Amino acid sequence: MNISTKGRYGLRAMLDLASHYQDEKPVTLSSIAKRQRISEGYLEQLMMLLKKHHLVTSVRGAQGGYLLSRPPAEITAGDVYRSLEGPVILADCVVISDPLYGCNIINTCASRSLWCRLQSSIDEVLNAYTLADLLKDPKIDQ
Amino acid sequence: MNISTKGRYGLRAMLDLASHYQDEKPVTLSSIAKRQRISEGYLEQLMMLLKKHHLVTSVRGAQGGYLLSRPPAEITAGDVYRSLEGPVILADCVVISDPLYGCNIINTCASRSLWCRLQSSIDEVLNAYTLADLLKDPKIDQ
DNA sequence: ACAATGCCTATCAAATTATTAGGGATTAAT
DNA sequence: ATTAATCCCTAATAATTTGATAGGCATTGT
Repeated sequence: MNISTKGRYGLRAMLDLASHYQDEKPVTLSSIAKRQRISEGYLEQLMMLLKKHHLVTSVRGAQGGYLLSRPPAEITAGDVYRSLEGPVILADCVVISDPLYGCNIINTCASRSLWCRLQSSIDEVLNAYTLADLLKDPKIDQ
Repeated sequence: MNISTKGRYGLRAMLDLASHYQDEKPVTLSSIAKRQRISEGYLEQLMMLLKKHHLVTSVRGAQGGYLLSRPPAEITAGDVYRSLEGPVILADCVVISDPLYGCNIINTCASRSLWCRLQSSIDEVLNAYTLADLLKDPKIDQ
């Protein structure tokens, strides 16, 4: 279980945008990529996803770039995560309601209940923090 | 973020063993694989890992098989998970204490604090449930 | 006009995950 | 003692996912 670079890079990019939010000027892909040390081409694909999910807007042409589509306090880590990595699904059986799948296997339901609880807990944390929260959070060690 | 088959199959196998715990007879790999519909060869590798981490013991030779090494109430989902998938590490920067890594990148610390919190929350849930808990848990829908 | 930008798709490379294969070693039952 | 059932171990391979690169198009401020 780990967060792939999509989610990690994406959150960093969004925090970068959030930290420029008061400028009200578009931030270029290349400047984000440079600051965050992320491959520009790859980041571009992530930005497209974020745009598709209406978390950022873009301005084309010279002097263009990206902007958060809402204030940092109105975008949660969960919004970002799910835009890039899709919904948190720890095991297929959690979302497939057909009881013939999984639950007819002895004991599978017992594991399923764990994955369900874990999934809820993860969603709770992801939804609890906004970009604004994270930027002003006291940094924590370890 | 998803649980790979190692963790999922492994937990099922452990719950299978837990449900035979009172028999006090070794349970064969092939019977677990059959009940849980898991490739026998693959499950074997998982059992080796579980054994290495002292969650199961094995009896070789005919009539042999596997047994939980402790009562189901003394083995947590986290024990099983970590034996198979290693520690939960959502992002390298969470465990690398060198502040030159990651935190010198603007905003990275802000994301790090999220991954830290999320990781703690996951560990808490995984450590909160024992095999016995899961077996007697009321099944939950969706 | 042109340079700076975002938009989009396809492809490739690398890493990880899942599976299969095959030969050993041990032991209960006969 | 032989045999069948079982765990032990390693290597090889297949499949999938992830990360990155490439290249051309569209838009727009200067």
